[in-house]
Parts: sequence; C-alpha cells; structure tokens
Amino acid sequence: MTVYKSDFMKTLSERGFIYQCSDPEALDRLFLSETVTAYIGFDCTAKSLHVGSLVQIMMLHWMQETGHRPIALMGGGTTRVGDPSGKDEARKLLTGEEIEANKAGIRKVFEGFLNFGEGPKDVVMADNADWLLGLQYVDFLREIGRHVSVNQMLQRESVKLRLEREQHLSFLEFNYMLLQAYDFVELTRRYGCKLQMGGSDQWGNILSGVDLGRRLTDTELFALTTPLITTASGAKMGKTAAGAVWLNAEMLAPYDYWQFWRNTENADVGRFLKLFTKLPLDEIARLEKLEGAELNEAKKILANEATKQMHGAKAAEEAAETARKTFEEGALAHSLPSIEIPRADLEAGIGLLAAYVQAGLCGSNGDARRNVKGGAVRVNDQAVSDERRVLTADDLTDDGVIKLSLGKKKHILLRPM
RNA sequence: GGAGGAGUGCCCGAGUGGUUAAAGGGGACGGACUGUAAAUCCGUUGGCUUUGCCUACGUUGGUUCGAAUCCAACCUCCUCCA
Repeated sequence: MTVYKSDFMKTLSERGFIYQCSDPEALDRLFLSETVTAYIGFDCTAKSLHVGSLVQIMMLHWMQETGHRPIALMGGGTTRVGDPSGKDEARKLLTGEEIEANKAGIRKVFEGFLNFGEGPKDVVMADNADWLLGLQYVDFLREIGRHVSVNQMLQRESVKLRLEREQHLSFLEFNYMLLQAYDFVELTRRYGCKLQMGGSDQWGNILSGVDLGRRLTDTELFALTTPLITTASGAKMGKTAAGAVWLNAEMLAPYDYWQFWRNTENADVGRFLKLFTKLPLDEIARLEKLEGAELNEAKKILANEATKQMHGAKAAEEAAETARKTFEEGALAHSLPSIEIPRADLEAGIGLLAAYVQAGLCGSNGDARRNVKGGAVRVNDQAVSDERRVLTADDLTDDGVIKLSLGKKKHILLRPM
C-alpha cells in the first residue's frame, strides 16, 4: 500500500476508502500543496439517498475535515436523461418537478453533517442541470465532441464487453459518459475542481472526465474510486427488514436505521466502523478485536455513531434506549415506531390481520395470515395463533398502546387517537 | 426497409391443449439454533369476505367442453442483413 503524506489521502487509505486512483503520488502531492476542490455526483432518482451513497458522503466529510473543499453535485440534468448503465430496461422518465423534489430531499441528508456556505472550505452544492439543459447539440459536438476519441471510448471495458457479446448498446448510453465528463470540465472551470470521486462502477465515466479536462482546460485532473461495499457474506449492502436503508428520517425511522447497523455481520464490524464513523482508528482497532458476544458492544457503538451522524445525538440515544428495552429487557419501549389509529376504530374492534397490514408489517391479509400460521405474530408479546383475533380497547397496555410484533425484530406500536 | 427470435410470478427460468396459482433456482420473509451476527436446518412466498371465490403467463380478440400452451392483429425488446 502506498504511504501517503497528506492528511486526506492518509485518512482515506487507512480507513479503506480507496479502490482505484489515477495517480496516487501526484494526488497526494496536490493535497499537500493546496486546498483541493473535489466533487462527487449524486443521482436524483429518489427522494432520499440510501446507505449505498454513504461511503461517498463520508469522503466529502473527510475532505472538509482535512481542510479541503468538497462539491456535492446533484444530477439534476443527467437524471433527466437517466443513467442506463447496469440497467436492462430504461428507467421511467422523471418530470422536472419530481427531480426538484428529490433534490430537496437529498440536500437534507447532506446538511446533517456537512457545512454548506460560501466560505472557502464550505461544501458547494451544484447541479448539473445548470449547464447541461442549455447545451446546444452542435455547439456541444464542436467543443467537446472533437476532443473525444471514439477509439478510446471503444476501449472501455463496459463497451468492449457489450460489443464482444454482440449486445445492444444504444447511442444514449454511449453518450452518458460524455455528459458526465463534461460535468467535470464545467466544475473545473467554475470552481477549480481537480478531483472526481465515486463508486468503483463510475471509474470509466470519471476517467473520461479526466481525459477531457486535460484537453480542454489544460489541467491535471484526478480520479479516485471507492470499493463496492458488500457484506462479508457477499450480499449487496443496504437491505433491512423495512426495505432499502434510506438516509432521510421520513423514509426510514432513526430506530430502524440504528437497527440496520446493529445487525451488522461480525466480519464487517471493523471495516464498517472505519468507513461509516468518525471514530479514531486506535479506538476502532480496539473494538474490532472483541470476540464472541462482546463484539455486540462494538456493533452498538457502530449503530450509535452512524445514527448520530445521520439523525443527531438525541435520535441516536433514543434508538439505542428503545432497542435496549425491547431486546434486553423485553419491555415495551415507548419510542418504538408507532402508527396512529382512530380511537373509534379500536372501540369497534380491529381485525388482527387488518391491523398488521395497516401497520405496514404485512403486505396483505394473506401475508399476515401466513405469518400467523408461521408463528411470527405477537400482540403485546403474547403469541397469537388465531387469525380471527380482534383487537379492542381491552388490548391496550398500561401505556395506552398496543404492541404488534412480527418476528423477533420488527415491532410497531398502535396508538389510539 | 428486409429476415429471424423473444416477452411467464420480486428476479432468473421450466412449461407447447386439461388435477398449473404454474417445476427448479435465487432473493425475501418467518421458525429452530445462537449473541438482535454468520453458517446450517425447516417452513412460507398472487389477492379476497378462504373448506370457496377472484385475478394472473406482453395487449386485444378468436378457436375449443377446456388455452400460459393453438390462430390473428397489435405493442415492446433483441439479433442479423441493408
């Protein structure tokens, strides 16, 4: 492994962020000699980013932390086209309003742990819609197209693969890398940006930008990618009981976020602590040495730290406390995720199956029915085997709620209103 | 523009007239075992007012007692030729 001298590269390298880099030594020198501006692009296809993007966000954080200037680039323009890579069918086209709404949601995530503003080290939020939407085709071809070598584009691994297999490659897909390359140039001109970072799947696209920038701006640009983060057992990261692990609290409750980290596989604890928390490395080294049941303590710390970063210290403490009560004492914790139901409905009696569907624990009555048969359903910690069971006001606990559980980990409180 | 091929459940994929809600695998969920881990084993995996009914094999129509399976038109995708 290369020994880096700059704080930023050293940190990234020690924490396991670096997968590929176009010129590690030169980049290291650059970080030593000046305040570097670097960017990472984010798609605006959903209202929130999910944990998959967290690695990238953490890199922005470390840039800021080590005294450099990160740019978070919203793909307001490229999302309108839709990145076809890795897709076997075209994404449905999003409207301008949808994209704007998504952008706002995503921005909220960043505000949690990056400082935005006008200062020299504040994070810049840019949007490629600002320059891409106004492009004129012929102008673009004359300015950019003449510098782009089709020969080189054909050399790209992703392209070669498609050609060799005689698989269809649309012109749109072929162009996507140009737009992304052009982003890099535009950011170099506007902000003096010299580095683009991203996931390893972006390596080719990023390199296109490096090449193009060198030609157009006569500046040495750099590329750096992170490894694809999978769990130790090989699964793609980011699934939980509740579905995708979204970063926005509206899409995934802090408690569920905490649980996601708490359920990390043993073999991943050290690696995740390095990537997803800001804890010092010696502390992490100590934690990852823990064995057996003791490792659970490290997982809790991971969950606490990760949740704190995303949702704040208060939410993290609550989540931890809720989990402790729920799992270690088996008691009813008041801050479990809850849904409200009209008091009148409860007095009339709510069918068990309907309640589970309403709480979002089951997808349909049939699903709920199957779970009852499978012994997964408990009400107020009492196993229920009768699918015709009706919930009434009598089921309210002393705390005035009804606790619905599905399996050992999923719990929802029904709160009459 | 011409010729050929394909469209099946969350995904992959079998099925070429009848016990097919549709083999098999993956994924997901649940149970057992554990440490809220992994691995392993077991179960579930269209909907509903569930001993029954409804909806489903690209879309629409047709043949038939009966169609995912046969026919026609259309839509979408792919490959090759130009």
